[in-house]
Amino acid sequence: MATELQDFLEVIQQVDTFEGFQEATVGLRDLLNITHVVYHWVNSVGERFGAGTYSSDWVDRYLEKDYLRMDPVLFGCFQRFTPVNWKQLDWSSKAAKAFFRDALDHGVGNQGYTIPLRGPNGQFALLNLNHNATDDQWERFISRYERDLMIVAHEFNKKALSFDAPGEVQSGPALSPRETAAITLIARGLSRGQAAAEMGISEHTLRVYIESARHKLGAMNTTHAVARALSLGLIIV
Amino acid sequence: MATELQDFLEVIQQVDTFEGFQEATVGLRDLLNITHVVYHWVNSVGERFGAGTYSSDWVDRYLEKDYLRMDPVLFGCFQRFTPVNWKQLDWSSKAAKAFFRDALDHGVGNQGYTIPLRGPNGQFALLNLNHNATDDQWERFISRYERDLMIVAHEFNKKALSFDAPGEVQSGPALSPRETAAITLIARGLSRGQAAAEMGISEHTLRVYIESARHKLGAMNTTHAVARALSLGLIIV
DNA sequence: TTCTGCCTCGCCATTTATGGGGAGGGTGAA
DNA sequence: TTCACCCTCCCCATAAATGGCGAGGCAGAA
Repeated sequence: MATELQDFLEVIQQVDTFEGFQEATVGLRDLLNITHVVYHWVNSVGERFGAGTYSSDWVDRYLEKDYLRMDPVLFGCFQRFTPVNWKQLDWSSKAAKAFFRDALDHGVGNQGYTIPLRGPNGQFALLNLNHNATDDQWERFISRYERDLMIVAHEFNKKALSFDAPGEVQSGPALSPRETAAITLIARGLSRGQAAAEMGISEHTLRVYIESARHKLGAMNTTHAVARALSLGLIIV
Repeated sequence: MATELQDFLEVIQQVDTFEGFQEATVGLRDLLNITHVVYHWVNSVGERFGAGTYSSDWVDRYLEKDYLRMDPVLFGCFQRFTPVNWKQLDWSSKAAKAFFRDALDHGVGNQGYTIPLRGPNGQFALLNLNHNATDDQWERFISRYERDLMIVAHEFNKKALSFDAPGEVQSGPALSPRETAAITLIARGLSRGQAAAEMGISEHTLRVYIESARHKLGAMNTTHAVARALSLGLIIV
């Protein structure tokens, strides 16, 4: 087991260009001896990237049909933090069933396992494993590899992040304590008047903080500023 | 190594009550033979919980001094997704130095390693390891255990999540596609008019979506709704 | 079938936020 | 010391959001 993990990690360590992700998924697929491996991530700017072994037919169709908006795997993983066996997801809707059938028709295996990963600044990534197998076989596969795959997924994500944000921590524009406090209260739903009262200052002063924070964050309005502050991890609601 | 990991996991598996986290951190500390182990998490409602081996003196002082608002460890981890050696953090500010000195005075070791974990619904957790050691010793400790600790952290978080959200996926109030789209555009800084134009509907219709989403999210105003939707992972900006 | 939820649109009045302008005192860094 | 940044307060006019009223059509679930 430990030996295998080493093999997996070697494949990932070799990724040194953006295109390398593709090769890494192929390498991982061959090592695991399964049908498909796909790594998919959304960076801090909301751009989506994918690298994997799905046929280009399927990728094209996926994009064309805008499956991103209803894929139960994506949707399910967005709501959880634990890896998920596709069988556990909600495939009950008509659209989901049609999607699954369409996927099978394009060479996607009937079993899947996905590890969701989250980072700061809204980074969100998925490592998808896909195979044709019975439920039992797939369960055995998962219980054998789940630990290793967790590590693998993290290493993948580390690589992705190193391309995405070379500085690792760009930390964005720091807000002053009062600005942070003000934005936090606003994010909690208080009106400016309430927030000012809460902070024991005049509403005008509070306004100055919000405006100042807004400018630092490059936001068009207060709501945008709150969204950015949240996404950047500058505040916690 | 594999044996040790089994030991670690056994400690965590035994957690069956809320209070069990405390014992688990003690168990983990003893197995790793270090000074402190602390698990800290913020649940979906923004409540904070901690379990660990820090002295109650230090915990009290930490809360009393409101160190939460400036702790470089917390702040640093909020910005990254990779585990972090405390030495890499920014301790340059006066407040940070004072905090560090205060921590040492309360029995906190000079070296630390923290694994940040994120989940859906704004869940955010930290597994802190702390010890008295030289930089070299600590580096060796980290490189020896980092893989295992990643797994351990995930198992911890899985437990925490099972207490936090017994249903595993409460998924919150689902927004309709149009509501999601509307909230997303608003979160990106568009005004209602702009967002409506973007979606090709009347401003009034867009307002209905926002209002509807606001009610579903239990938010007091649009900004609050955006903050909640973001925290719940219902939208990505 | 009935009912619920979703999508679409309109008007009204009121509250709230925004975008400018100004001012003074504090603290820490160069 | 000077400069920059932070904290605090005020006024004014306009733009925008909110709350509540109404309406119809269309789909899927009970």
